[in-house]
Amino acid sequence: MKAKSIGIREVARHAGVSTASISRALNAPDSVSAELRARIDVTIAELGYIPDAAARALSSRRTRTIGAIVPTVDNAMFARGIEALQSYLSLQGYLLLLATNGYDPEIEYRQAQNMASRGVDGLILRGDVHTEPLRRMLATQRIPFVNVGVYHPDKPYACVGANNELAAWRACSYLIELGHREIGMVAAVSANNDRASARVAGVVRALGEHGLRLRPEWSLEVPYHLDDARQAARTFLTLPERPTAVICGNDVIAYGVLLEAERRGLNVPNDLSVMGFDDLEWSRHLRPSLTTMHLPTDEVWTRAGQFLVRHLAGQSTTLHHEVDASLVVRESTGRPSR
Amino acid sequence: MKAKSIGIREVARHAGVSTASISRALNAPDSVSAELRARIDVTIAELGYIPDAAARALSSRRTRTIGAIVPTVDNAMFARGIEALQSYLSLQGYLLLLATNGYDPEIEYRQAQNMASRGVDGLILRGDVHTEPLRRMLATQRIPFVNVGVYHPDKPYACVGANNELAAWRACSYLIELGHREIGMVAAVSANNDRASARVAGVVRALGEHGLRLRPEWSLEVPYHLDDARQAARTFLTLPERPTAVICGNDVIAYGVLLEAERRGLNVPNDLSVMGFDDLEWSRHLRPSLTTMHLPTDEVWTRAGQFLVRHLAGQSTTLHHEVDASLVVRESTGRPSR
DNA sequence: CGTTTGTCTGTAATCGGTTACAAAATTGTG
DNA sequence: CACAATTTTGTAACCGATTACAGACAAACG
Repeated sequence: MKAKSIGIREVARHAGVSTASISRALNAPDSVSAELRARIDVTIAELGYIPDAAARALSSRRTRTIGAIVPTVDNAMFARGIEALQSYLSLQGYLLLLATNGYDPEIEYRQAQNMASRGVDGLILRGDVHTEPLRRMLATQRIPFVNVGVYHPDKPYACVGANNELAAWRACSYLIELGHREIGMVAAVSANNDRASARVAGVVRALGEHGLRLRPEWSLEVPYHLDDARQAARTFLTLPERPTAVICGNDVIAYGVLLEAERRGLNVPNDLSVMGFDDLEWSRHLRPSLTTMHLPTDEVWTRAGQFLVRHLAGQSTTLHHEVDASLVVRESTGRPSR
Repeated sequence: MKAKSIGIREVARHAGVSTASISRALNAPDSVSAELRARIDVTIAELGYIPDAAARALSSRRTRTIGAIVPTVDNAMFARGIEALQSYLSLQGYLLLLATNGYDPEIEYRQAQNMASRGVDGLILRGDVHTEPLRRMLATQRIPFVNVGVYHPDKPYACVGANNELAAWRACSYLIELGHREIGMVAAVSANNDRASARVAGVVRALGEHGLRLRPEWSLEVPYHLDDARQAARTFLTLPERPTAVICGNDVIAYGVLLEAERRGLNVPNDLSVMGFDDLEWSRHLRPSLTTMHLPTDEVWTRAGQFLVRHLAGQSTTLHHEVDASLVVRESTGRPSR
């Protein structure tokens, strides 16, 4: 208990300089003479001095910490994104404070409060900010933030992501071009998930432009799990009337549909075209390989980090960054046989 | 710039009490009269006061933050683990500081320093601590830590995980029981990865106990990616002499082997038995479904968090916690046809 | 009623850095 | 060489909480 870990004052005493010099040698090495800097470095190494970030944060009002609140990490897209973000931040000398909200805006708010309390320099949020209190808090605390995975150039806050509505529109348009008229959709759960609902909206719009509509019985929502997706696909594929193509809210769902289709002896794409979303690593390895919309996840999250880092460094940035979702045509889609 | 965000003194003034009372109302509500507490709560809500964690950390020497350093998040096992850990910590009022090291012990050390500087109350590390400086630093800074994913009851520091050597031994023994004599292994990259190397060791031991050995040409190492796994499987399966069974370092590799085997027209399990490791979500959905060693990832990581939380609360804990890896027999393994 | 005991509240030192400002050392100039 | 300009270093106030200690007050006791 009496260990009395060494602080900047001890280092200063040992090196025979002032605390200010130590601080400067650490934070702005150029502002200190080479000789002094060398002496200080040696002393620091000798004593194994590690500066206290809390004290530093308290007086400098900066933590070099970025917070991220995502729905879950147990989702290949978010896992990749977090990985990319973390690597980038680490390179820039920032540390990542991670929290999840399980798609619950209330929890998101609490997590954000917690992060604000921790003095994060910036915050990364999935999708659009939901609760009004969160928005207010962010404003009064003056915490810069980015919404990831959405693109709303008209909104006054930063975002980086693809236009999911447009991407889904493109995906659906492609199916229509192929000749499909009977198109179903197995979406991800859209409650509190703008990405999921935007994809549905895009599909509905594309259908509408061709005088088609999304039949209620061909429109489902399922959680991000293979089991659920298969379950849904099962009920879906046993309907008296089946669509000739189905758009899935993500690749996991698409895989579920693929598995069930095969199980019922349906040939994909001859009997049923299946379209995914996200282009996960294994999607091109499936048989049939999955036609899907590719999203540059790494880029999105790195950009988000970059925006904050640059913003914090006082550099100029663009508030809205759009990334392209690209259609990757593989084996799981084709012309309808009927 | 002149915003002057409100601190505990403003709250105290508004509520007409002292700062000490505010602090107490926040940290030990019972030590303050109900009437006072109510008044303070109202004032806090009115002003939207958020305590400054840095100041709090500085004076109390605690941050209620736990750090975790893992090789990568972009790996289903770690993603799950981090998810479980984060949920648990959040429930306990802790926040998770996350960093990755890309399997590099040097980076791990730097990340740990960074976390120590941030004053994490505890640290979670993947596998055994590698560099000596890290060990020393942890000791001098008195930072409690847990090694996750390994089980070494003889070591003086905390760990929670499965005995990977034993698990691999069991997996290999099962194949031998089935009648296999020619067994190959496609392991994960074992450099700086005790889990990967322990699995190889277990296989070698099981083989040795039956007078068998791991032929060098049947022993490969590949990164955690489907492409690499397939590439390795390709060279592996085109050898003049093929093993009758192959143990894979993880399910991703096993999937790669499965895909390549099918591509070459090999029937699994008749021509080749394939055994995975980890039991990922989709492993039971593959065709043939994958025989694998199931690891209770959620439990491992939650336990690790629990250990730290309890330890920090001064409660008693067990230093070493072993979880069981269980063999899940599915369709990808069978008796050798030869 | 005066003490004692116990509960609740307030004062102010403290945690370990940063940084404004002052002082000292160095360099440059006429 | 004296003096100004510039660079380097030092002093000490400050960031916003916590908490040891003391003081105020009420209830209980002899």
